[in-house]
Amino acid sequence: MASAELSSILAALGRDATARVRRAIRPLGITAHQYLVLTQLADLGLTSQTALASALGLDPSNLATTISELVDRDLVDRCRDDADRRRYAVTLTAAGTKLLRKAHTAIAASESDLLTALDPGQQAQLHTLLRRIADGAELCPAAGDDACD
Amino acid sequence: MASAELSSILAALGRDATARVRRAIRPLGITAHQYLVLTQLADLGLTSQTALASALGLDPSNLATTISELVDRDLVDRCRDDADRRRYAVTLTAAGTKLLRKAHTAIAASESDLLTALDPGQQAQLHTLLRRIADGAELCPAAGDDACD
DNA sequence: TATTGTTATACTCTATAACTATA
DNA sequence: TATAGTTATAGAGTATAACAATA
Repeated sequence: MASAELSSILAALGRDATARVRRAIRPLGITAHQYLVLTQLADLGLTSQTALASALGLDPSNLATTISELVDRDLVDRCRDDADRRRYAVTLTAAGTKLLRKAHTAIAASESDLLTALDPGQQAQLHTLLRRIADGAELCPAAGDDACD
Repeated sequence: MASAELSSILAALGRDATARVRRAIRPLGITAHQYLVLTQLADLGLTSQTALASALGLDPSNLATTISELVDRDLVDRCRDDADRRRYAVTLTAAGTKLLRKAHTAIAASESDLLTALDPGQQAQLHTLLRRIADGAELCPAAGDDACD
C-alpha cells in the first residue's frame, strides 16, 4: 500500500474493519449488515427504510432483506407510517437494544490492536477527520418522522 | 453514523470507497480486486502470491483466482520461482502498467468530492494517520524475492 | 512436517431491474 | 408521475476446507 490514493487506503482499511466486525459479532449470530442497521437505528431512533438506506449507503433492495431478517428475530419492529402509508416506521426492540450492546462491546474489544499504532490524541484526530468526510460525502442525515401504533 | 466505533466508520467509508473505485474502473473492464492486485504489484515489483495476499489482506485462495484472470488478460506475468519452485514470481506486464495508469487517473478524478470536506493540511494528516494504522495493523510489508526466467 | 499455491464450495455483499402500493 | 418498499437475480467479495507439489 506504498503509494496509493486515499480511496485505495480507505477501501483496504475498510475491508479489514469489516472483517474485524464480522469476526467479533459472529458469536452473536448477526451479519455485518444486520449490525450496521441496528447501530443506525439506535442513533436515529425511529426512521423510514429509505432514510436508513441512504444513511448507511446501502441499497434499499438489500436493506429490505436485512430488515426482514431482523424483524423475524424480533430485533427490530416495522410497521406502517400512518402519515404516509407507503412508508415503514422502523425501530429497535428491547431485544435489539440488548444485542446491540453486546455487539458494541465485542467490537470495541476487537479493535484495540487497530489503535495501538496511534496515541489517544491521534485517535481523536482520526475520528474527527473520518467523520467530516463521512458527513460531507454522501451520508445524508435524514430525518425520522413519527408514527407507529 | 452518529456515535460509532472506529471500526464502523472505517467499514462504512471503506464500502463507499470501494464502490467509488468500482465505478471509476468499470469502463476499464477490471474489478476492484484486480485493481488492488495491479496496484500492489506496481509497488512491490516482483513478489510471491503469498506476499501479495498478506499485503492486501486478501485470502490466498481468492488471490489465485484473481491472478489467473489477470494472467489470462496478459496484465500480469506469473512464472515459477527457480529458488523455491513452490512459489510463483508475479510481475506486471507492460499492458498491466498501462492499464493501471489509466485506473489511477480515473480514481483520482472520482475521489475529489470525497476530499472537499478537508483542507489540504487535513488531507495530508488523514493520509498519515490511515497509513500508520494500515502499516501497524496487519499489512505485512513482505519482501519480494528474485527469480523468473 | 511445513509451506506455496490451487480448486471447490458456501455464504455475504452489491447492484439492477421489474414490480406493488401509495401519494 | 413520483416515491416507499419488495422481490428476484446476477455478479463480486469473503471464508473454509481439502488437496498437490515442493521444501
